[in-house]
Amino acid sequence: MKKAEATRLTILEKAFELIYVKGYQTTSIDDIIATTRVTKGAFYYHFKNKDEMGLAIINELLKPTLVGSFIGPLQSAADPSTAIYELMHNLLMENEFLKVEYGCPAANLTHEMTSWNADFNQALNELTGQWTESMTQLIERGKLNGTIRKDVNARQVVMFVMAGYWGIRNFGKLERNKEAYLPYLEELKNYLETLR
Amino acid sequence: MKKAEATRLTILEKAFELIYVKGYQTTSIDDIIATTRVTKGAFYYHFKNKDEMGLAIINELLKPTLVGSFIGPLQSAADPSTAIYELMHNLLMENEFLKVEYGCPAANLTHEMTSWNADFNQALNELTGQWTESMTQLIERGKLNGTIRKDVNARQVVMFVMAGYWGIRNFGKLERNKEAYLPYLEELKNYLETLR
DNA sequence: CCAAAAACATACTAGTTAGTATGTTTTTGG
DNA sequence: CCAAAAACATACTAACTAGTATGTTTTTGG
Repeated sequence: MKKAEATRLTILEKAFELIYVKGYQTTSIDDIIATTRVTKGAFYYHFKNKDEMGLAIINELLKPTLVGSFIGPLQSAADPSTAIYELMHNLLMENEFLKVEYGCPAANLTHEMTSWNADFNQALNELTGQWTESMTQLIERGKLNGTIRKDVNARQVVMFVMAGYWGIRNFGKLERNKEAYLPYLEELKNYLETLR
Repeated sequence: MKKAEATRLTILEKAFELIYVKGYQTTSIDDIIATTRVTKGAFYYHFKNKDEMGLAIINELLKPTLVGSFIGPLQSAADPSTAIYELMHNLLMENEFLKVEYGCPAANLTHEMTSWNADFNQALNELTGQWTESMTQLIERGKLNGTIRKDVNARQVVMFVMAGYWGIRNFGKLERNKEAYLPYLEELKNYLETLR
């Protein structure tokens, strides 16, 4: 049972790439089997239907990536202002997996799927919930170790910062150029400094 | 040539509602003619194809709304911190046209259309460009009248604020509840106060 | 090694899509 | 009032969609 797992993974990875670029609805099963060179029989052997594959992409590809790239860098950090800025800088400017013209995969799926597919909504909510959680804990730690003011409301800050991240991805899509990220990052730095 | 214009406008308005709720790609021409009770012949008399209709929605419906609801409140304002907060509060909490579960129409279209349709991209870019412009001017005025610090970078602030607005709409979609907006708005207020 | 299960392959279907061809009705200007 | 243009109506098409029916091949455990 090794080759079969590889086939399944190929489908998930290639389908994810297509969906990241084209969107979920406009990526057809025929698109997926054409680029994976896996037949329709194989596809439907591994997935009951398209939505089950979509959920598998979120749970099996996006979640681990989220933990690695979005949450990991926050867990060991002691200085929240610096850690959050550097995380955002890395995600926006350096991460070679996330392309400016295609935005943030989780945000794309949220925009497209939410409000008509409850399962996707829940899976995506868990995704952002984990990120929120880890960033909130970081700020609370900062309040304890003196790097963040005691009167700062962690939940507010996290919502504010995460909203900014998702929104600036939208600008990147529009302008198709990472330059759009720079003024945002500069002001994010200014804002984060006010929390000290 | 009065009735014909009414037909055209009906198509645009009903199509916009459908697209706002369901998305552009998943709103079919057949959906549109069914809800408008306009026949396909009439539809294609008024619009060369679906994309031409989509662009007409942006240019003839979204742009005027943008000027009225997003730009108007900024033009007469003297105190940028207050004006921007109140604009956002109004857009998020009070505007009865924008529904929390469906997000921001312009952001939705940006997410969906950009990166595969250059015409939509340009139209949407113009839309956000106008908003950016008016908010930048407001901040510059604030720097002159003493309500904003001289060392504030207007462009940075505008990108930061607008990114936040678009991003928090995403949270609203996920949680389907305006409560998600409240911590964001509180922190926005805090942030805007630091610009004084 | 060999049967049974797992994994994959091919050909199809029924429904939906944007768009067109070809009409008929309604409006308008002289 | 009446022809011509504008506005609309109906019936169709070709391409695409997710999904299925029915196979064949490959792998695996005893």
